[in-house]
Amino acid sequence: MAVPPPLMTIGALSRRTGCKVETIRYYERIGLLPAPARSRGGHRHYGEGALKRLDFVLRARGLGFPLDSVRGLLDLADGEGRSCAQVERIAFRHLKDVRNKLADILVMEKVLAEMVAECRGGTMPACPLIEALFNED
Amino acid sequence: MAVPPPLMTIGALSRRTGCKVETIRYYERIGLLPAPARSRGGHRHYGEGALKRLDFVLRARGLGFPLDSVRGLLDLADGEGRSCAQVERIAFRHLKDVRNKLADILVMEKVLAEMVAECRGGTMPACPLIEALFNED
DNA sequence: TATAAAACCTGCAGTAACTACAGGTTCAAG
DNA sequence: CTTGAACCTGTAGTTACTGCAGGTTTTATA
Repeated sequence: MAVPPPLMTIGALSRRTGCKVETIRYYERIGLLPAPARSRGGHRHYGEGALKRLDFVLRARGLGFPLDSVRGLLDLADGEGRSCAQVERIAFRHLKDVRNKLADILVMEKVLAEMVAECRGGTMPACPLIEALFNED
Repeated sequence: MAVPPPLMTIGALSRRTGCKVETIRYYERIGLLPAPARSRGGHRHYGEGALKRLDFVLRARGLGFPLDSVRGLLDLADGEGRSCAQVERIAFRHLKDVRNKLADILVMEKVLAEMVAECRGGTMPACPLIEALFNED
């Protein structure tokens, strides 16, 4: 007979994943994580499966997937049909968003760096950074 | 005698700045923009000064400054003391944030691009992207 | 001048993805 | 058996808007 799998409290799961307790409860509330077993007193108890699922969520979030996409990914992962094409659609969509944001941020970085550099040498009467923000183009 | 400066409705200001009417009202509510003059009936009327100030806010936002920093920048711009050093502090702080975000997004882009590429060639039984999210490291 | 449509008004609810209480219960150790 | 840490639920706050309902004002046309 197999030894029953060890159960974790929410605090233990939190420590093992690096995900805050409140966030775990939040993910449960919005349906990303299934409701776990409870102790007689009502405390949550998790098995290793829950840890795997939460890790999945955290990795996807780490890649910037919005929660809605994470939900979609999880559904596809759960589903029997191997829908690699659908997974790719979600991921590619997100990749495009990431690339757009990347382009925006690159511009910001360049402009800001220039402004700060100009500010540093400042012997002007007025702050060149403020002026730049005030003057049209 | 000078011709009285032309006044704009909130709609006109919106069209001239590209900022939504609701957002203008929101900026007023949170104290970024001063309360403008009103018509007898209560409609807002703006002068050219309001347009300059809103443009400033929009440029700063376009560079990713959070509203709180925009507020700080505006205060410094309004103040008599030329506090270029304080402006630089705010801007440099933000520049560091931008660079951090940039680094994060670069990583995301790389990893996502690899995953999607692997997915595309997929003749595997299971989706490699899903597997990557499931498997530790 | 009358009317109708467009623009405006206030106040509040909703968005994403958490985070942080408050006020109460349960668990584990000594 | 007591204490303190960890847990519970429910609600409100965060950022920066956006959108709506329900009502008023302005403006253009007839």
